[in-house]
Amino acid sequence: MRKIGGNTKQLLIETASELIWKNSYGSVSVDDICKTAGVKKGSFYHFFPSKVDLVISTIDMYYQSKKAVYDEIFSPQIAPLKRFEQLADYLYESQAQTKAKYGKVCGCPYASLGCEMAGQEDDIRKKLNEIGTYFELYYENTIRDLIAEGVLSQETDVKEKAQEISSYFVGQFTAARIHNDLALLSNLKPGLLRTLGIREK
Amino acid sequence: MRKIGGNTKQLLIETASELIWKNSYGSVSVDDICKTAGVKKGSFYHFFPSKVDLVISTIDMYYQSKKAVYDEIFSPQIAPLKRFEQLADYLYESQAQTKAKYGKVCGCPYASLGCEMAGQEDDIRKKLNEIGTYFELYYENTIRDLIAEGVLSQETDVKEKAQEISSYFVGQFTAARIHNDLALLSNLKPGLLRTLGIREK
DNA sequence: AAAATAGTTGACTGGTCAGTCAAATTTTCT
DNA sequence: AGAAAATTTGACTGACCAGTCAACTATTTT
Repeated sequence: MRKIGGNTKQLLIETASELIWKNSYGSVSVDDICKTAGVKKGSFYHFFPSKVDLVISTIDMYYQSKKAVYDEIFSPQIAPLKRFEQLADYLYESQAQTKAKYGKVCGCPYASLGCEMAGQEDDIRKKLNEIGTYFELYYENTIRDLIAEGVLSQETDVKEKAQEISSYFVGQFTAARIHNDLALLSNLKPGLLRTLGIREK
Repeated sequence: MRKIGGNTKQLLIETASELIWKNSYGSVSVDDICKTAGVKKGSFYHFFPSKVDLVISTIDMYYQSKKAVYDEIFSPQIAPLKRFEQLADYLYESQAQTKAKYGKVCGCPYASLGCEMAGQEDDIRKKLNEIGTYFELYYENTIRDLIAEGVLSQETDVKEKAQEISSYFVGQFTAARIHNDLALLSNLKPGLLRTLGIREK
């Protein structure tokens, strides 16, 4: 049974990402990951010094894939408000696809993992914090454009507002995961505008 | 070594509640709970058929204790907007005390547990959903009063708005847990008013 | 006081956990 | 081709996991 290229490491990252997102860090063992990926445990520990290291790699990989999407959604070519609307659409669509694929609403992997591990593994917590701030940069950038356009007040605290948007998504995604109900995400767009502080029509 | 009354069951519930809230379901073993409570494992299984059952009991107990607080905060004697303001103050204070006690921001135990277990233990997920709707009844009731007062529009979707408030708290608390930063909760009041759809002064 | 019930104890099970290791195999470099 | 490096394998470890059990003790009921 041959592997194409050196894809074992990548395969382990993807398998772990999927299993842990659907279930949880604590409920997925290294053996589970290896068995699902069709990789022997010795190989696992050839590539990763520990389970925690593997998880940190999955966080990085997930970030890289989302970064590409965000770069497109938040292109300066697009009107700032439109960027947020695109984001809301994308996030809903993304959850719908995940539900179709895995059979349940999985929510935000960062929030789920962060919530579970915040009290135990500070390295994971810090990593997630770091990546959280990277996403908030898109929001900050766009909020500044909205201020320049006069849509938002000059006094807006940009960083704080960006954090609020981030928290807004976390809350919606977490609720959707716990309720296992996609319908909870159907009003993401007006909710986002309200969080931004923009009057609904 | 005598125990006052039949408090072993209660002691196990309280110990589990604390350990799991600080850490996570997956990282706390039945042995951990027993050792911390100073109770033998045989006694544990005399009172609870399984670890999952114990956790469901902790959810119930936590709910009962919060229900008493909510009944007071949401007394119909108090002006509806004031009720929400009291709630925001209480929630912040509550997190501050927990941080002082446990050394870290612990967030919402329902959200953390729900997020972790949603993909694995449907009984826990359902229980948390059920209790979530009980809390939302307070919000619905108050939103109706706000509509009657003319503060909110007649067209407000009461149930939906109550869910949004619930999600708002979940988002804020989850972010605060992951960042381990109480400061993220310092603007709960204006955020809550904005979520309600009430103009900030 | 005897019987029934409730609570406690500690030793036990079989399975699973994260992680190790030395030997074998494959790939890459020279 | 041959040496060196990277990868794969499977058997192994010892700790820990949730849960069991029969014997023991304390409390309540009759």
